[in-house]
Amino acid sequence: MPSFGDFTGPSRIYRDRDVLSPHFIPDTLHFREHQIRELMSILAPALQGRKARNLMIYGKTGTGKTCSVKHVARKFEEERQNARITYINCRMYNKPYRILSKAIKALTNGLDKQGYGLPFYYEKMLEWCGEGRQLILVLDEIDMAKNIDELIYTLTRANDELERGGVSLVGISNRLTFKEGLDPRSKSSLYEREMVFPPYTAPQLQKILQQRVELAFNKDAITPGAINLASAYTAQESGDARYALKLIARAAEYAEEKGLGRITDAEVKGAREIVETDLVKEAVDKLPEHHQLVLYAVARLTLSGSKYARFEEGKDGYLFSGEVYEDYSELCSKLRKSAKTARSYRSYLTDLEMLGLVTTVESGKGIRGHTKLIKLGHTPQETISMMRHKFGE
DNA sequence: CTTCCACAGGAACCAGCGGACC
DNA sequence: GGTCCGCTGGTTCCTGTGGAAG
Repeated sequence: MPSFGDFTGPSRIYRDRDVLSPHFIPDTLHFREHQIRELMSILAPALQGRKARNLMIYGKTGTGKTCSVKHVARKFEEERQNARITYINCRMYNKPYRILSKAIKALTNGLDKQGYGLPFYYEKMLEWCGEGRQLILVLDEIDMAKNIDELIYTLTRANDELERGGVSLVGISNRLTFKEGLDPRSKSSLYEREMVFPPYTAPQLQKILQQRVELAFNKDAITPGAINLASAYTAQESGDARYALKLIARAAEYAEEKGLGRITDAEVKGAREIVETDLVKEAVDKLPEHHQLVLYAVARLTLSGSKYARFEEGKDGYLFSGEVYEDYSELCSKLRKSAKTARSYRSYLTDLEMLGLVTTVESGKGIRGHTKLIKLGHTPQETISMMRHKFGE
C-alpha cells in the first residue's frame, strides 16, 4: 500500500518550486539589460524630485515586460527618498476609481475603509505629491481598463495643479491596437516615451531556462537536451517565456509521477501535449456559453463532414459559415436555449478566431459567393470532449 | 450587363444591470 | 434606499462584395 510519505517527502527533482512560477523575479534578467537600462534612465528623474516622462511598453505575453518593470521597481524602492512606484494590474482594477483608490491605499497605509468617492482619492493624491514627492503608477494590462482616457486626463490635470511633486504613468500592454482606441490628447500624453519588448529567440530561451533550472532543480535533474528541446518548442510557438516555464514545470511533474529522478527529452515531449491542451482548455472554459456552443457546432460538423464538401477542392476540411450557424441553432433548440441572431453569431466567430480556436478564410473561387470558410484550430475530438459534459449527446 | 444570393461587418439603438451619488 | 449614469451584450438595419444565374 502507498503511504502519504511517498508523495510528501522531499522531491528528487525540485529544490525550489517557486522559481518556475510566472511570478518569480530573478536577480538577473538575461537579454533585457538594454530595456532595463532604458527603463531606469526614464524613471531616474523621479528620484531627483523631477517628474519622469510617461511611458508605454509593448510586447507579446512572456517577453519579460512585467518582470523587467518589477525588477526595476525593486531597485527603485531601495533608493527611493521622495518617490514611489505603485504597481497595479488593470485586469483586477479596471476603472479609474478602482485604480486610483488602490494606488492611494498603497501610498497611505491604513486607509482601507470603503466608501470614499473619486474626488477624495484625488485630493489625497494631490496631498501626498504636494509635499514634493513623485508618484509613478505602473498600469499592467492597461488595455483591460475602461475609461483610461478619463484617468489620464485626471492625472495630467493633477500635474498642472501641483507646484511640487508629480505623477507619472507607465502603461504595459500586449496589444498594439490599444493605441487606436485612445483619445488623441491622452495618446500624446501617455506616449511621451515608448518601448517594445521583442519575443525571445530559441538560444535566448535556452539561457533563461538554464538559469531558472539551476535554481529550481537539484543538480543534474534535467538533461541539457531537454532544455534545448523546450526552448526550441517555445521559440517556434511564440517565444513566450511563460510557456517555456510551464513546459518545464509540467515535464518535472511528469517525471515525478513516473518516479524518475531526471527529466529527459521524453518528458518534455509528453509535457508539450499536456500544456497545449491545458491552454486550450483554459481558453474554452472561460468562454461565454454561446461562444462555446458555436465552437461545439464547428467541432461536431468537422467530425461529420461538411454537407457542401463536394463543392470545394484544395480547401480541405473547411466548413461554410452558413451551415455552422444552422447547426448552432439546432444545438440551441435541442438544449432549449434560444439561439442568438446571425449577426451575433458572426461576432462570436471573430472572437473565436482571435483566440486561435478556429481559423477562417474568405471564400475565393467558385464557392457560394461571399462567405467565410471555417476550420477548427485543434482536433475535433479534443474540443468536443472538453465540452461534452455540458452539451454532449 | 443586371439581378440575385449568401453572407460580412459597421452603425445605431435598446434592455438590463451594477455602481456612484445624494 | 431611490435615482441616475454608463457600460455591456445583444438586436435591427443597412451597405458592401463577389461569384452565379438569367
